[in-house]
Amino acid sequence: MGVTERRVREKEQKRSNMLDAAEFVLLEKGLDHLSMEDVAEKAEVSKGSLYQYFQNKNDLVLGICYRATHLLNESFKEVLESKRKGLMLVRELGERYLNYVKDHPQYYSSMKFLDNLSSSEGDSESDYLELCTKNRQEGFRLVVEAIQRGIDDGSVKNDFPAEQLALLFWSTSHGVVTISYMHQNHEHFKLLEHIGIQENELFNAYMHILGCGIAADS
Amino acid sequence: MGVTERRVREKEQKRSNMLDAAEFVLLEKGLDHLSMEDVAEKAEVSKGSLYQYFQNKNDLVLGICYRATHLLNESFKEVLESKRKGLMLVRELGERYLNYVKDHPQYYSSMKFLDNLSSSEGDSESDYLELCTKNRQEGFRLVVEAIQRGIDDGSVKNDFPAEQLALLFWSTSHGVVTISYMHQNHEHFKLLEHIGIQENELFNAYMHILGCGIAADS
DNA sequence: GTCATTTATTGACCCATGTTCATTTTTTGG
DNA sequence: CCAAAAAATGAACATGGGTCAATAAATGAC
Repeated sequence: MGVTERRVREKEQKRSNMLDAAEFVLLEKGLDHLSMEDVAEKAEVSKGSLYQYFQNKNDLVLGICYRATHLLNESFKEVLESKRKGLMLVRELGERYLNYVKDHPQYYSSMKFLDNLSSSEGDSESDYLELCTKNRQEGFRLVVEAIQRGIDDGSVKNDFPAEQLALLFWSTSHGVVTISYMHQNHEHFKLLEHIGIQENELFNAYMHILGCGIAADS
Repeated sequence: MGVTERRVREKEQKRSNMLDAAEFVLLEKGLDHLSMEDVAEKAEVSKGSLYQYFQNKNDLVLGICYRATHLLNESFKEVLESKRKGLMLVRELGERYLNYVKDHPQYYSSMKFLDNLSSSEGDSESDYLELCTKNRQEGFRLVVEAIQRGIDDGSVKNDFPAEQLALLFWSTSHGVVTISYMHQNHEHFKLLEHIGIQENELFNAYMHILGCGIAADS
């Protein structure tokens, strides 16, 4: 009989509801002030119930991070469906990343949380950890693919392996996006105003500089 | 009489001892597991005494961050004493930043802490906050100076204002350094191994790409 | 040297929050 | 309808940041 299947479905539904609640609280209060009690209240369940669906608070946040990385990857995959030049795809990936952070700051903060999970393994037991890592790798792979296509179609220079260029793009865009995030979400971050530069100008300058660096000599 | 002066000196000495202890614990246990009790024990004072010298835990960490930013700035200033071409200075700044993170991971983590201090102002009352921000601005100013000298001596192209290029260098190097930090401090970060690239290769590739982007056409 | 006053130190205590678990409630299959 | 299994609950516990009344130490006037 299909009871088991239904129970599994219901369980996933409840887990999803809890993640919705957690996302809401994360967006409202930020990562430092996200409490299990608040999440439980928002999800209209008891605090104890959360622990039937998530191993601990880390696991809950990584549950959000799993959604976060998945969504970003989906966005990246859309880009790769295009037939444009690889260099254009790379630019588009960067643009997507930037918009993603703007549209889903709570997702981005969950990804920062993942990044900050250091070697403390014993206490951050989480099933989602592996899934998040997998998604990250997949995301990186998509960047590699874009660059490889650029190398293949001649729009990206070929004096570095695609993976190295991808890593460079990955890390530098991470830096730029971090600045953008701080600009939007940190009250006291006034660097952009101080310089008198708009976010999109920053991004355009970044892509221009990077473009000069990785574009094939035409 | 000099009693007051001596007391001020002693007070600073004790504060410094506490910061030493905090640095030690930070290095040993990481930011998430840094507890006031551990710091107190290491400093051989009571927990209550810490609160006579620091307003709260944030303040203590920002105390470390103040040292951290100051040290980095001193390193940067050394670079700017050189008479080499601006573009070389920029590269040297990046190299210093990278080595700094390798040599002082606890300082870098305190700087990450500063970066993650969001809009929660009410609870993160800290005298050190302003000092850290000042140091940050000073550090950025030093980057601007290096780039400006590059523009002036013709080694850096002049189609962007020095501040914009500095911001780009600042943010992208931040990203690269973050990767390097994770590589060294996060057990499960295997990206570099996965790609088969050494840290210094990553940095060299970064400077090469960035160099291509910001160097003046020769 | 004594002592009142100021200053510094202490650790017991409070409280917020993550986590657990015995109990209760609900669901299931017969 | 009932016994067994599963799920939900919230009281209770553990940890760690922060407080404060009590204590100790230092100071300077006499």
